[in-house]
Parts: sequence; C-alpha cells; structure tokens
Amino acid sequence: MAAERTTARRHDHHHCVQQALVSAEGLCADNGRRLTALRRRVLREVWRGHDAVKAYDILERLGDAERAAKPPTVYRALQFLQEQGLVHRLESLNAFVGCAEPHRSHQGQFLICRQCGAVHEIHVPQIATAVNRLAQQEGFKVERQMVEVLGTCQRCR
Amino acid sequence: MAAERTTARRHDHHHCVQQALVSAEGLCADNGRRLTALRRRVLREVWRGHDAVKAYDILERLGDAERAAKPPTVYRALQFLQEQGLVHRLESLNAFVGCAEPHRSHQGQFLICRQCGAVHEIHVPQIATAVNRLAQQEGFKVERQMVEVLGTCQRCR
DNA sequence: CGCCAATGGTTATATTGTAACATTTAGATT
DNA sequence: AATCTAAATGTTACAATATAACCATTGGCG
Repeated sequence: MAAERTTARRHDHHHCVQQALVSAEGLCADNGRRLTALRRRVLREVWRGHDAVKAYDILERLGDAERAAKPPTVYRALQFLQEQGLVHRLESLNAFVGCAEPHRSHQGQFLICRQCGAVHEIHVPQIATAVNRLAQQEGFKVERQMVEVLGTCQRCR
Repeated sequence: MAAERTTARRHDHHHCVQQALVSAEGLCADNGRRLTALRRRVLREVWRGHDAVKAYDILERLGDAERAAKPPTVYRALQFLQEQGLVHRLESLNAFVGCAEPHRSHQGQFLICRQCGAVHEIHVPQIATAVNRLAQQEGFKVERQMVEVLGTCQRCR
C-alpha cells in the first residue's frame, strides 16, 4: 500500500501524486512531448511514496498476470521522465524518485535515509556555487551535479 | 598500458602508484589490518590510471589464462580498500578510483570527465559545511556525502 | 487515406553484484 | 615445530540491474 511507503510525517499523498501528474502534463505540453498512458503509469509508480523506487519494482507492478512487462519498457519510460526532469535517478541506490518541482532547474541534491528509505530533495545553492567556482578554476565544464547524502532522518532517530 | 589510461597532463604515474602503495601499507599497519598480496594487486589495478576502474576489468586482469578470478574476490578486496579509505566508489559510474590522500578525512567529491574518463578528486569544505548545516536543520544525521560532478575536463575541451 | 516518426513490444544478452559454503593461510598458542 | 583459529580467499551458483537490436503499433500530419 502507499501508506507504508509514504515517508516523513503523515500527509495527503494523493495530493502529491496529483500535483506531480498535473505538473508533468503541463511540462510535457510545454516541451511538445507526449505524456503517454505508459509514461503516466510509470510516473505514478515512481510517486508511490517519497522513497526511491527500483526499476524492477515498477516492472512487476506494470505487467498483467498473464504477460509481464519487459525491462526496456520501464527503462525507456524512466529515461523519458528523467529527460523531462520529472524524476531523478539516485545513483547510490540504483533507484528513482519523483521530482516535486520539475520546473525549477536544479542539480539533484538529496538526503537519503538508510533506515526508512525516505528521500528528501534539498536545494542548497551554495553547493552548486562552490562546485561551479572550483570547476571554473580547473577549467572543467559542469554538465551535471549529483549530491547524495546518506544518513538517518529525523523520524528514524 | 598504463600510459593510455593515465589522464590529465603527463606525469610520472609510477610515482603515483608507489605513493599509493606506501600510503596503503602505512594506513593498514596503523589500523592493524593486513594489506595482502591480493589486496595490493587490486589496489594496483585501481591505480592503473587516474580514471575510474570497473570491478570486472580488474577481474579480467587478475586471473591467469587457465583459471579466471571470480567476482567475489575482487569485490571483497574493493570493499576492504574502501573501508580503509584507499579507494572510492563512484556511484554514477559503478566504478572505483584510488584515493590520493587516504589519511585526510573527506567525503568524496569528484569531477568526472565524460570524454576521457578522468576523475579528479576535489576538496571543497564549503559543500560539506552547507550540507551539514542543512542536515542539522532537518534533523538529519549525515553518514556519508557523495558529490559527483559530470562534465568535460580542461584537456578535452 | 496513407505516410512517417515516435512509441512500445519482444527477445536475447550484457553488466554488476552477492549469498553461501569450502578451503587455505597467517599468526598466535602451546 | 605442531596445533589451533580467525581471517582471508576460492568456488559455485545466482540475483539484480541494464541495454542492444529488431519488430509492431500508433498517433498526428499532409
């Protein structure tokens, strides 16, 4: 159930999901890309809670009893969603999480709880700034920044 | 050959490797851990250059013609080396890189060139500071920070 | 309608990583 | 030195993650 996966404090998770879907519709429309049924379906699964979701978990939930979904189906949808900024990939977990603010440009900074799996996207501009400054010194052209902080969230302590 | 893998500008890479091995010996001695032949061998392979090395690449180079090495052999050695702080795992690449300063405590911050694969470990205390401050606000206990910056290095531009 | 580019299905396989148990080895102890 | 033991390594088997390549379908367009 969604209840056991939603994290942090209690909240109306249905609202989160709706928000994400509406956001996604808008964003895809703006970009002239199609948010197909499959992609919406996958996005929904990613938004099952606020923790990271594995590709193969989505896969399982996608298939009917008779015919199971195949990996490329999910990976393609996930790639699309990533390109649109609708989901982030958490490299340290090999998993995915929905982006709550796909409009805002950001780099992907996360607090990840080892205990409960909650993923909290953060926005610390100082990090990006410091990275960019150093990169500039080094003559390095930044394309993507990933910041993943593993630890224990407030609730789990 | 090592030459084609060493990155950034020309340098005496043999010196890097020696440095790393000496460092490793000292560190293990201090910690009362054994730097066995196998572990040294793996560390050497990780230090083949300054780019990230994949576990299965090490694996191939480990085995004799007759009997190939098996995955757990490499993964165990890598885990040991990570625990000692002698190598870092690059989550975004599923690969490993030697740590040039295993004594200094740090969080693992890297500039990774997509072109040539060069991995440049950086030390930007402002990042750790900013992360820690935010984590504190959130009541989040930090255990590990990962910062991986993908882009293009000076040479490749 | 008929075309075509985008999307999704399917098969097969590559890559990455681990569990579980057996064997060997290095160092401590007698 | 012989013996013991914990650490290290070997081995088998498999789990988990991901992609290549090719085919079928579909949705929008002239």
